[in-house]
Amino acid sequence: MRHKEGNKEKAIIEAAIETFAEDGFYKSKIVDIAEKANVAIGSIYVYYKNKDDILLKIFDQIWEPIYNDMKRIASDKSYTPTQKFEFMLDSVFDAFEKYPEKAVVFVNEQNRLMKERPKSFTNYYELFIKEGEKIIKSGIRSSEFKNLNVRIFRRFVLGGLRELLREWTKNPTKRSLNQIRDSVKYFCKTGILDK
Amino acid sequence: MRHKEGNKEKAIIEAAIETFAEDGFYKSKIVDIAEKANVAIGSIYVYYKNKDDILLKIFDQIWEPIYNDMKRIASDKSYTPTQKFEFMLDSVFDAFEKYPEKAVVFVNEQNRLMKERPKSFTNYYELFIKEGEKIIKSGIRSSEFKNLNVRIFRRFVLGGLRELLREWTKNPTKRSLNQIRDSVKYFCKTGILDK
DNA sequence: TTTTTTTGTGAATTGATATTCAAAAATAAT
DNA sequence: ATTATTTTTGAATATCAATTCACAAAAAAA
Repeated sequence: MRHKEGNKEKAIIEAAIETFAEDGFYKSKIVDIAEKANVAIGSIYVYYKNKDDILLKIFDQIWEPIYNDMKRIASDKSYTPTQKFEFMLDSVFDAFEKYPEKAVVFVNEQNRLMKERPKSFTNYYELFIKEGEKIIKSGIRSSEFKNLNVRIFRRFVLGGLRELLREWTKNPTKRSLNQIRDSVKYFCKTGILDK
Repeated sequence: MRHKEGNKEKAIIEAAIETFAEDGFYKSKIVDIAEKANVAIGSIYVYYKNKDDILLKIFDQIWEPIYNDMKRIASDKSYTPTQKFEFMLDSVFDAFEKYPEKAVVFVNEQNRLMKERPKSFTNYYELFIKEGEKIIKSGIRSSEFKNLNVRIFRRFVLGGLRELLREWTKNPTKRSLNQIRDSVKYFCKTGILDK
């Protein structure tokens, strides 16, 4: 039986991440992805059903590790809800810091894709959200947090995060991301009013 | 000289708002917009340069009235910074409450468009942002607000707002929007911690 | 070595849809 | 009524790019 020469599957998805980040999904051409990955156009269709399928696999790659982090954090009894909340933010920031192109794809493509293909979109994202909400609820139960509307709060925070990541990807340095991270934590915890 | 029969220009942009909201910009077909507006395909190209041009004009329509509101609010000396901040949020919420399809176009298309066509994107948005930042800065100067990073704060808040509007557009009732509005104001002012 | 199976290729096909433009229709001017 | 001007039309054109597939090359099996 013939062995695969090199790892074309990986080369393709990495080329796709770069290309989607650069040009956006709709303007990205399969030809360009093939060139960047050093494979023939046809090879792409050996490893992926179609262009959409590549994007869906990218989102699996984005959210699976973050969800795994979350599970670990959420189940650790030695953390307070506030600490868990901060670690949750850290796990998102850390993931995107390592691979800014994934952050670009996330901020630009996730919403459209979730709307267009709700069935096929990665489950790991939904699971991540669930764990996040659990953390907030436990903080409310223990009176560490205010009794705010959890769904509204988590959407607001994730939306804000996404927007900041979007800005960050234009100049993705470690320093600027840390500044964003600290500001978000501080603001979420204490709000805007000075008292 | 022949007079225009009816207002095709307006019919076209309104049909386009509906269509873009429903299908997203890339999947929207000029043919469908023409049908919805009850005009021939060719007429669209009489009033607009191309498909992109329609979208750009929609964003003018979205941000001009909001910016005008903002100017009025920002220059009114009888409001405190906190009041101005709340009125600023109200002006965004009110605008989209009146025309939810515009909210859909805003949440789905603005970022991509600003990235792809930064030169042609409506100036009113940038002006709106500037007025908003001025309000925050004046609150910091008067020690009513904490000394937070203004750019990070305004991105976070606008990102959060957009995400909540996105959710709201799935079921755009007055009641649910008011709930979001109150939650956002409360959260922005005082944060998550219960003390 | 020969055969079989798996993997890789890219020119050709297919489908889609934005845009054009020559002609027609509607109105105004003479 | 005739001509001139403006507005409208939609079939035809042009462009673009995703996907296919018949074939080739490489490796494994016989």
